[in-house]
Amino acid sequence: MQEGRRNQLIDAALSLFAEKGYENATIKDLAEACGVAPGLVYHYFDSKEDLLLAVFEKHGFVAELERVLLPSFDRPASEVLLEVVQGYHDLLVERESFVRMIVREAMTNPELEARWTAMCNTGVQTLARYLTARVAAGELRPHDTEISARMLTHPVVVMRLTGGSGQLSSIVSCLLDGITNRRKTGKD
Amino acid sequence: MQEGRRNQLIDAALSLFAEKGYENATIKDLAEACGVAPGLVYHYFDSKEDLLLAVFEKHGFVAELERVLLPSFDRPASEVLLEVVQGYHDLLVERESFVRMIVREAMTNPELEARWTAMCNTGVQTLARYLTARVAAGELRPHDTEISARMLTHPVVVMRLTGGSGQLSSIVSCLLDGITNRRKTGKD
Amino acid sequence: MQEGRRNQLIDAALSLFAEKGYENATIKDLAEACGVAPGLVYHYFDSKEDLLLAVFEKHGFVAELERVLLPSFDRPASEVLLEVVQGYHDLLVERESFVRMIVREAMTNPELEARWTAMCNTGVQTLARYLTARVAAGELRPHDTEISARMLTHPVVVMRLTGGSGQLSSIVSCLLDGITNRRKTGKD
Amino acid sequence: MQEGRRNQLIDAALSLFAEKGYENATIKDLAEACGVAPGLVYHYFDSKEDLLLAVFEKHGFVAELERVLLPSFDRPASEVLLEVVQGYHDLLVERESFVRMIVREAMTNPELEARWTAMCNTGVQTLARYLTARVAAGELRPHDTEISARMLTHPVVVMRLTGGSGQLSSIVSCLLDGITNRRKTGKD
DNA sequence: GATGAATGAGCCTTCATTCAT
DNA sequence: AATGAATGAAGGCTCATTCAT
Repeated sequence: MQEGRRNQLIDAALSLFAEKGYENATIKDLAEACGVAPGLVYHYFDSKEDLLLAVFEKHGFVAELERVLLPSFDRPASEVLLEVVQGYHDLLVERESFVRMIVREAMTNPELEARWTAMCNTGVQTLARYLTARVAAGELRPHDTEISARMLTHPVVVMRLTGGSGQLSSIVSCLLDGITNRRKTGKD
Repeated sequence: MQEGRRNQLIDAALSLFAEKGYENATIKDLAEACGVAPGLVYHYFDSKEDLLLAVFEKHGFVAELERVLLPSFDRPASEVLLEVVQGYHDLLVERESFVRMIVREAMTNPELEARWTAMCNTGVQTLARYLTARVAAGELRPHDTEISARMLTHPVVVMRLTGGSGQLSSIVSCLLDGITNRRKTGKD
Repeated sequence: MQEGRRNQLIDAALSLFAEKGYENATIKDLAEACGVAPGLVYHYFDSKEDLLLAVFEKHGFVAELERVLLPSFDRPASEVLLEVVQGYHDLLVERESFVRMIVREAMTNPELEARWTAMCNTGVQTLARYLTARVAAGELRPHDTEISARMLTHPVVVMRLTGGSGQLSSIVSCLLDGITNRRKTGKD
Repeated sequence: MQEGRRNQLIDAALSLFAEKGYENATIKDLAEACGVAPGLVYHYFDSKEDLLLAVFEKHGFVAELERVLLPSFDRPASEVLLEVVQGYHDLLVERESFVRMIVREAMTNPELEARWTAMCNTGVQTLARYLTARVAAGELRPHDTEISARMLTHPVVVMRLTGGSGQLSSIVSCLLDGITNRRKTGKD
């Protein structure tokens, strides 16, 4: 089994699946993209579905996600959160094909739905753990840290997926400081 | 043209598309679900793609979205935001099939991607307009209101789509008050 | 469901399967033989295997076999056996395609093997029952009637299948009278 | 050219062909069964069909058949026929795989049909020659000896192939003595 | 001798779509 | 409006075969 060829097929498959969707991408497409005969694909994978799973094996990034979302507990949120959100954002950009693919296929493929759900929740809980540590440290007030983790990360994904734009630093400052006006004004 | 039959087909199509995905749902599936012959579908729609568009025509909910996300400008955010988030959440629940379908198909169908992007951004901007009004009213501090609108809405969608759970009220309170601890503690 | 078209497909399938063997006969072959598009076959049958079963449903001939092999018990074997063997022979000729097909496929398809085994044994036992009656009637001597039934029928099948030739009447007379020389000769 | 490897391939091919049928057995199956790479098969055989022929070359048993079916002319049939039938039966049991394979493939492969026809007829004629000798010797009455040869052998094959059972000795006694009742009874 | 990656034709099957009734 | 037989273009997959190593 030549790993090189196998990897080439997996990577090309990811591109195709992300671009056209799993069922619209044909084995022939894939073969052409790799400059090989269609039959060869079945030398490396049992089936198209098996290939899809192989794509996940190779391009899944739960580990990276956890690394990015888990700063050391003793660094202050005010300093670290922007790094985290930025890192999360960069990871999504780097893995955009994969993300678009999994978001799509998870909607109808139960196995993939489970994976993508797990990935999302793992990310949230990892970050929440850090935030909880900062609550304990007295930097942050006691609150639902899973929710604040979601408020930091979910807007980033949706923005990537819908072409929306916004400053990541604003996310952090809104969350840290809130949006309520605490200064006295003449109006109210 | 029997409107009833047409509507029946569209609704059944939505269910099917949401459950199995557009490509995996067949015209025969649809016909069976409606108890009619496959050929009949083509009396009401030019093609399968045309049917997909008809589903959007009937089940798109930009209007509802705007209604839910636009409270009257003179009501305070502290009072209104939970209603808004809850209303948004309920709308997503009610339209879950549609949402799952569009999220999926938008990943690969440019026309649908445009619609879903527009829908998301419309929602965000609608809510942002209200928030901006509250900044002007002095209730909220000056900030990037589009971002805060995203922080209110995006976590809700992602939670629905990934089976995550969390209190909606926590979203509102985190955003309004921030998560920074402002009380003096022994530690800091 | 147009029975006519269905029957046409089944009959053509029988010819093809008998001539080329089940796996060498293609759906395209079949469609061409019937002057229709390949896809149409699947309007009438779930799969190629389903079609094979339908061929059995329509062309199996256990009933005819039993009719041919069961004369009335009171007619003497000396009179009736030639009719039986001839009738059996004629039935095989008439159903040659089916027989060749089942003989072939039974070798590897367990379900078909069961059917063909049952068919063969049913035939043997039916004829044996008649012979037993003739033993009881005193016309035939007590003996293993299942074996004599086999000696009457099996040579006929094998001859058909291997292009061998021989007088059917000889089979009957050999069996009835034996081949031992009972006259005195000078030699022995 | 390693004869050992070649023989191993042929024997494994016979098993596979008998079990699954020629078309359903793949070269890969064969290679796996022998623990070698698929390509190696083509060092020993030009093609799959060539391999099939090689199986015949090695496993055909016309010689054995003739040996079994040709007793010395001066031994009496009454003594020898049971040996012959039993020997024929044992040969079929020993070569069951081959028999099942050839029966199957002969139905559709003209070349194999010729071989199997020839084999059957050779057997019949060999035995018939002996029987004719016994007629000349006065032990047996003049009759169609080819038919009696068939009546001795064909039931045995069919029984093997259809899971039927019966005493071989009954075959011999039915044929030698006939089944007609020659004793006086009250009835007749 | 031996490997196994690579080929490519062809198979079964699916499915959007058409159309005569 | 409604049917469902019929089409035909792919699509996933298999497999005998080749060939560079």
